Amino acid sequence: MALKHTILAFLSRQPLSGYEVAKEFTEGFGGCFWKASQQQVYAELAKLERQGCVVYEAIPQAGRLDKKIYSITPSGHQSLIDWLTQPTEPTAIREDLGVMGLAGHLVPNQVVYGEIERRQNLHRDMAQHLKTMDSHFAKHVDALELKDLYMHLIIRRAIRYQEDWVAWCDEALEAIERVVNR
Amino acid sequence: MALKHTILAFLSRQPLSGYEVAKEFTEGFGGCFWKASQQQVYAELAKLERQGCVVYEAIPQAGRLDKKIYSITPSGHQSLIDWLTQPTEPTAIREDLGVMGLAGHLVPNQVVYGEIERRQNLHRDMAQHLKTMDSHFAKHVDALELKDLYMHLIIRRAIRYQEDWVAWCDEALEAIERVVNR
DNA sequence: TATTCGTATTCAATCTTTTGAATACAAGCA
DNA sequence: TGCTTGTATTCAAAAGATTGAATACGAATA
Repeated sequence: MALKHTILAFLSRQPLSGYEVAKEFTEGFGGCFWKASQQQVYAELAKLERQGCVVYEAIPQAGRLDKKIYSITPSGHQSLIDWLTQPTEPTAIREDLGVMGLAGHLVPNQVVYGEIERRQNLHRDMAQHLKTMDSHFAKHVDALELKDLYMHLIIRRAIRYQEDWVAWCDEALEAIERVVNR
Repeated sequence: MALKHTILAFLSRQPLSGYEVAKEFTEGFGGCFWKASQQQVYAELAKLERQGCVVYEAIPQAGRLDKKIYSITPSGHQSLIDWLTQPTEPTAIREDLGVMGLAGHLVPNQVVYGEIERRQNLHRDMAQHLKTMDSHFAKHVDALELKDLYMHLIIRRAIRYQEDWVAWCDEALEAIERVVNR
């Protein structure tokens, strides 16, 4: 249920169009910890508007639908603060690869091994991409103000997550090799 | 979409009732990598039955609804193998705490700090619980057959995940302290 | 004896997310 | 000129997940 509050958090920084909010998830910082499609963002913004958490200014576009620039309202701001004050729940893990743990022996071990190798490369790339995003903050960590430190820490969380995957893949690949060459 | 295949994977090991499958998620091994409510499990089993992936034997219960013991069919088995042969996609991260990265400065830093401490304890407990689950395998890792090694590796994935959270919390708490006491 | 816990299944409503599509123009490229 | 890319919004259907409840009995506990 953090979609609502993630969007509010974006709008608490600056007014944005639906298109721009959606881009935050797919290209920007939001993707570090939440995922949402463009349609989801537009639907959520409309809902937020009905709830009085945001308002928009319609900018007429030549020959097409108005562009809507959304801003957070005091009520939306309060809703965000209330939410931030509540305890969070750890996200439930849902990981497709886990099925291998139960049934991996039903396919040749090369399939399992190859899949782990493939995943390792994906996670390595994602870690690299996140590090690039973080480089601006990472350069002068000790001089960051709290606002930027929080940002940095969340990107760090995402980097660690990806790097931990990479390390686990190493561990798993080695273990499988040892058993297969036994 | 792994719910279907996780259930098939359980049934590939032994026939189970809906109740028992649900318990695998809440108490057993399934919870390491997937989450499903009891209602979801019952609904999915009914769907799987309609698809011909499982069959059940109804065991009459004194005065109440029949107990249904589900078994995997050859078609369900094939569907599981087909799925295992496909590449997996890394699960999208969806983490409530991430909103703190965007808007944590809107609440007192003690709120952020306290929440990270709270989460650290939760993840520490979860890591401990998983280690207990794994202890049986961990004792003789080098003697495990492939089937059990896969199981062990997936539990290890979950342990690492929780431990990485604990470590990140340390990192974050320290960094916040440094900034606050500056 | 009353209450709670564990076993066991089902239904209904709602919320969240995904998938797929339609519309439309400006700008850059081939 | 035709094609793709980026900007920008909206609708609709389906799938997946959550929340809340009802039913029912045996066994253990208080």
